[in-house]
Parts: sequence; C-alpha cells; structure tokens
Amino acid sequence: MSEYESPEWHPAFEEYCETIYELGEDDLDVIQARIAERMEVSRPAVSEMMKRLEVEGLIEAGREIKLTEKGMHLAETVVRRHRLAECFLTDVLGLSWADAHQEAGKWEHVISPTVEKAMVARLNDPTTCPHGNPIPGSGYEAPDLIALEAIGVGKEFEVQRIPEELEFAEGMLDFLEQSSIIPGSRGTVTAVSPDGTATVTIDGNAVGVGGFASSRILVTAR
Amino acid sequence: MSEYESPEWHPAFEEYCETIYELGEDDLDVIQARIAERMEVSRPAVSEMMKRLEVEGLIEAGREIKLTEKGMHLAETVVRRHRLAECFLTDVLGLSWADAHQEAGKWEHVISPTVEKAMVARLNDPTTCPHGNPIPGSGYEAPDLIALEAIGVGKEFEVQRIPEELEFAEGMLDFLEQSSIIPGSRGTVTAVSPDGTATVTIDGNAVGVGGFASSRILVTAR
DNA sequence: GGATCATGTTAGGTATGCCTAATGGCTCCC
DNA sequence: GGGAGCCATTAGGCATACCTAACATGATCC
Repeated sequence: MSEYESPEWHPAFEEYCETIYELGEDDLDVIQARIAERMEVSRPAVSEMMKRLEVEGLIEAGREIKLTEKGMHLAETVVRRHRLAECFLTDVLGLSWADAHQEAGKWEHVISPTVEKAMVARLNDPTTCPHGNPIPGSGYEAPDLIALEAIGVGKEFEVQRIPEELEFAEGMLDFLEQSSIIPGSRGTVTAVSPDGTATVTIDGNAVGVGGFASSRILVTAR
Repeated sequence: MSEYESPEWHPAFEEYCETIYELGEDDLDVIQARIAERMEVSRPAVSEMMKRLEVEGLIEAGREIKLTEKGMHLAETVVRRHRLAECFLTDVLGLSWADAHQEAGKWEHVISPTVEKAMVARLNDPTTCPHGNPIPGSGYEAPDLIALEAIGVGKEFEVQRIPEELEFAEGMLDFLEQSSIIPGSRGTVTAVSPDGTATVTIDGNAVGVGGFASSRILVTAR
C-alpha cells in the first residue's frame, strides 16, 4: 500500500481529496459548502476546483461529491502519510498532539514512498494515528464505537478516537491532551447536561467536555 | 539559532536565497546566470525574481548578488534545515545519500522551529551533513581543506567534504557513496592523469574520480 | 574595429489557485 | 405560493512564478 509515486499531484489536489475523504469519515455531507468551510476557502474556489478534479478523474461531481477509485487512492495515500507523520512526530520527535497535527499537514505532501516505508518500519506498522484515527492501508478494523455523549451517566469507558473534525477546533487538541482524553485512557461519566456537555472523571480529575466534542469523541463501554 | 518563525517566506524566496548562499559556499560567481543554471529556470525568471528579492530586502543586487543580513538569515535557516534533514533521513530513517539529498530539498521548506529543535536534540547537535558540509549555526569550524586533485600521488588523505555542487550531478552521490568516498574515509592517491582524473584506493579498492569531482572533493592530508 | 559570446532585461503570454460581487436554483416553512 | 436560507455557478480580477522571443550591453578575440 505504498507504491504511490507522487506523480506531480499538485498539493492542492491532494488537499481537496484529503478533505473529501475526511468529511466522509466524519459522516458529514460531502458537498462543496462543507469543503469550503473546512478548507477555509471561498465557495467559488471550491466550485472551480471540483471541475478540475473531475477532469482529472479524481472525483465524480454531483451534489454529493464522490471520490473515484483514483481519487480514493490519492486521498488514502495523503491521509495515511498525514497520520503516519503524526505518529512519527509524537513518538520519535516528542511533539505535542497539536503541534504534530499542524506539522503533519505540511509533511503529508512531501513524504515520498521511500520515506513512508522507512517510517512504517521505524514505527512498527502502526494502525492508528495518536488520536485514534485509522491509518488507511494498515488493515485496522475499528471496534464498535459510540459517542462519549451517549454512553450514559455512571458508565465507564475507554477513549478510542478523536475524529478529524475536532482537530480543526482551535485549542481542542491541546485541551484534550492535557485532560488525558486520549486514546487508551479510561474514565467514568459523572454527569451529562441537557446541552450534551459531559462531565467525565479521568485519572481522578473531573473535566467538562462540551456538546460539540462529546458528541464526536468515540469511546467503547467497559 | 532556531527562532525563525517562517513568516510566510514563499518557498520560492527560500530556494533562491539558498542557491545564492550555496553558490558562494562553492566559490562560484554569484550571478544570475549561475543561479538560473543551478535552479534550472530561465534567466528572465531569475531576473524578475532578483527584483522581488531586492524589494523584500533579502539581497543587494548588482552584477554580483549579495545576501543582506535578512537574506543571509533566511538562507542559513533553510540550509541548516536541509542539512539537518539529510542527517535525520540517513541516520534515523536509513535512507541513502542520494535519496536523503533529494528528500531534504522538500523537507527544508516544511520544518518548523519546533521540529528543527527536536531534530537537533535527537541527532545530538550535529555539525555537518552526511556529505561533510557545515550546518549553519552549529558553530562548526572547518579545518584546512584541499582538493583531492591537489593532494599529490602517493599521499594519504581523509575525505572531509563533498560540496553541494556535486550533489547536483546526476548519479554522483550514489557513485561516491558506493565507492566509500564519504567523509571520514581514508585512502591513498595512486595516480593523477593530466585531465585531473585521480585514481584513489579506499578500502582496498581502486576507483577513478573524474576531474570535475576530484577538483571539488575536499580532503585533509594525513 | 567588428564579430562573438555571455549576460541581463523587456515584452508578452500561460497555468495555478485564490478572491469578491452578482446571479440562479432549490427546499422548506408558514 | 412567496419568502428566507442554503447552495452552486458565472464573471471579472489578482498575485505568483514560470516560459519564449527578442533585444541590449559589455568583454574578448582575431
């Protein structure tokens, strides 16, 4: 799964395909407006680019945008490199989650097949990024996950996955990392307010997690 | 020496300043024509870019092009990151010289101060890249070096430095690495032909090194 | 002194990837 | 059925960083 020879796909094409892939992963409508929001570009820019992606055979346009096989391959490659880079930056270079996420956004476009292979070997074939998102091509099968919000008061849980969507919220990753809300951590839900805010106890500390996050953070019950 | 906050210097500005810096290092005329050759762009492109670099205060233009303090700072930062990346890619990820050089050309533009610091720590504050070129800001003081070509038949030598210029010759790095002509290797000059081709014995093997390379590879006599 | 060569510049053009302003289409709701 | 809201597109521009062709300039050589 790492033979992709970066045949001069402009970084722009890579970014767009990546965004399309991740919107799908996050279970959001894959439409131009969402792409524009997540990438922070204007809607006309997206409209134009969709035409070019279609001409290149990377997507099938329509109201819902679908990656072709070729587009999916490109997207998976970029996402894989992004998540591998996150692993590498945290594990080998000791960066924080938030820093790693930001840097990986640049690294994903300059990692060659050779480097990718070397990283995979060095990291011992990781299956998820530090936030628990699967690395495409690693053969990872996700267990059944439910939102933190839905787990119920008094229940114990184990954090599994911080979806990509949350990584775009300013300061979110830092907050989660510092609160030990990281994949593998176990805690208990001590309260859920009507707006979805969940109070959880992890490592003996109580933390409130807003509805936006608690409806997206995925956990397993224990 | 790593506080540089990548204030949106376009990669293009970085590339040009880097090239100007390295031409000087290689003791070549720092004029537009040389820049155009090394970067493989047209001379008008260079001419135009020189105007923009001057407006930005990165160079003082004239026939000889000189980096301003600001331009020198940018150049050193990029060169430092390039050479750090080369160390990192060979030492930590096990890439070949040639691969490392090529990858580093992309990495140099995406390494942040944070990552730079982490790499320096991880590599134990290296002073030169794998080819022996000094890492700006590492405080390295080069010993007195002479060209391999000039060392004299029968003399023993230790390889110190493969200048940047040779890294642009197709296949050169692979050849040198495979011939063990790498910094730290010791050998003996067994012949020098009129055109500068030197025959050297390293590790028991005799290899001919053409005039272009032998006049540029820097060594110390032993 | 005139040709030649290397060098730099001008002029005009292209592709990329953005932008704003304005327009067109669709859905949902009262 | 007529707005109000989303959504997408068209039109017109802009900055970046290239390109080729043509021209200008200066040094060197015979």
